[in-house]
Amino acid sequence: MAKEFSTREENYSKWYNDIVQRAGLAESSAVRGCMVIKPYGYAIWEKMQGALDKMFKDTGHANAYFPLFIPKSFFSREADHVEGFAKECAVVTHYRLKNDPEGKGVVVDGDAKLEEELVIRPTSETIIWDTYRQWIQSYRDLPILVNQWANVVRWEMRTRMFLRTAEFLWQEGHTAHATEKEALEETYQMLDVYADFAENFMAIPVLKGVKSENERFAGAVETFCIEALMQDGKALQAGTSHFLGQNFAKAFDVKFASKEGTLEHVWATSWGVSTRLVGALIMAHSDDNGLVLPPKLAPIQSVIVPIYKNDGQYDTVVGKARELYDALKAKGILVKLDDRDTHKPGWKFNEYEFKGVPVRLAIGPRDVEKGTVELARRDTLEKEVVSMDQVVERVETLLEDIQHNLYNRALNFRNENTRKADTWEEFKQILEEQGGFIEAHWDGTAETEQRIKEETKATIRLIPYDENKEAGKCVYSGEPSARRVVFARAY
RNA sequence: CGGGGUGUAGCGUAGCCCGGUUAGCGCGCCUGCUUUGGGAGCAGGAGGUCGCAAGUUCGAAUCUUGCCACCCCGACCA
Repeated sequence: MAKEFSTREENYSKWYNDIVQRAGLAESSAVRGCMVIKPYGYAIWEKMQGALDKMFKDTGHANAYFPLFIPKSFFSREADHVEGFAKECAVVTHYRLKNDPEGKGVVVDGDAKLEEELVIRPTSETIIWDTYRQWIQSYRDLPILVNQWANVVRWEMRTRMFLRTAEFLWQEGHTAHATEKEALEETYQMLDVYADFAENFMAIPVLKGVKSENERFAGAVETFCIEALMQDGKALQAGTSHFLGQNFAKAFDVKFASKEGTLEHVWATSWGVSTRLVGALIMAHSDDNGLVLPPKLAPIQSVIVPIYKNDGQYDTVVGKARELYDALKAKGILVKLDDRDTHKPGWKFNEYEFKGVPVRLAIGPRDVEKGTVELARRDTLEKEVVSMDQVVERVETLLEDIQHNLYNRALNFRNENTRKADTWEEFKQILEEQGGFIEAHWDGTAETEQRIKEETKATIRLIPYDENKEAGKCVYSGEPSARRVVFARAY
């Protein structure tokens, strides 16, 4: 029936939107540029939060919460920071409404104008560093390793579900250190945490590296990132970790007395990932039958669909299904038993396929008779019949298989779509015909990067820092280059 | 903010050029019966300020003007 959703081939962005809608992840809201994250989509985010939060705690961080509102003046403290965010800030100017004298609902009360306007945080560096000034006097107060889970607002011109919305949910870590070395180590460590999360939970291979100056976070000395490749050949920045140097400490006058008795500015980092990761998850693994979720992030890892013809069969089949449900649940597997009589089995099969549930178990009268269950895996759509006493074990290994298979599939895809370009013609041809990551030499200048961007829409995604250097000539200017960098068109 | 496009039931749409019965259809929804191993069938039923406002007209979904919203393409971005 109503099966008209797009394929990736036909219309990639429509396919993406269809999945977001049909899988019940999110929908657009009454507010321009903002989305409603629906329960199933939010459940995925909660799974992400759970895994990341544990990783943060395991590396010594603690959660805290800072205000949504930031005094406007804070933004002008750090010059690059203002410049980076000024164009996309929402500003609160009044604090009261009143009845419209002309009787047309409510209006802003002009008498209730704020003395100092408040910016709704696009990120929290400024308010946090204003606070850290109070917290830090001595080297004994360091390091401060704090994370916050929060919403932020960036007034974007064009928005896309999960990938770019005016308001989004994220996590921002803000740390303060006594030495440059320690701050740098923190920056690297958190990038590793993100890469680990992307690969082992999201099943998405990522490249790690440094951003070019153009792409650097406003106010950072150096921005590190992980980049993933989506199925349409476009890159997506999946996480960033910034080495802030002493920029914010200087802007907010945060100094500490060192062991040696000198007064020094504090070294800082910040790092974040957002609900954008949900978008990455969709675009990395899903297929033309709908969403495909890696088992470790699936809100429902397995679903049991009973099949029956009449009330008598319902009782036996669902009875068996309940036993199965209990057995799976006892093993810690997130299982759902869909015993609704309002939908037919075939309908449910399609529904859970569309929602990306990794493993489906179907049990009918024939199975009860023979002591079997039919298993179907979402990643390959393969089916198998397993005897009842082996089901739980089989589901466990299937979930692991699927997790690995998705990662390997994504890794193969990335390998097949990472190419070297040594001439400008080659570079443009790869972009036009194939997309993907392009490793090419770059002369290191912002001008060349800008020109390449203008001519091809491709940007430098990152400068790999763990790659063996290989000298060559810039693909655009022909000037000498010390190493290849990674280009791509990006989200 | 520039260029292009679209607004008709919960969703998708026909009708608009050329104004004239009760605004039609598919999906979904409700009721009943038959069904149930890959999106069931039949019968009956509910659901509409035709984006908003003003104008032209005996008469506007249809023509005119203004506004709003959304989508696509550009500049910006996690």
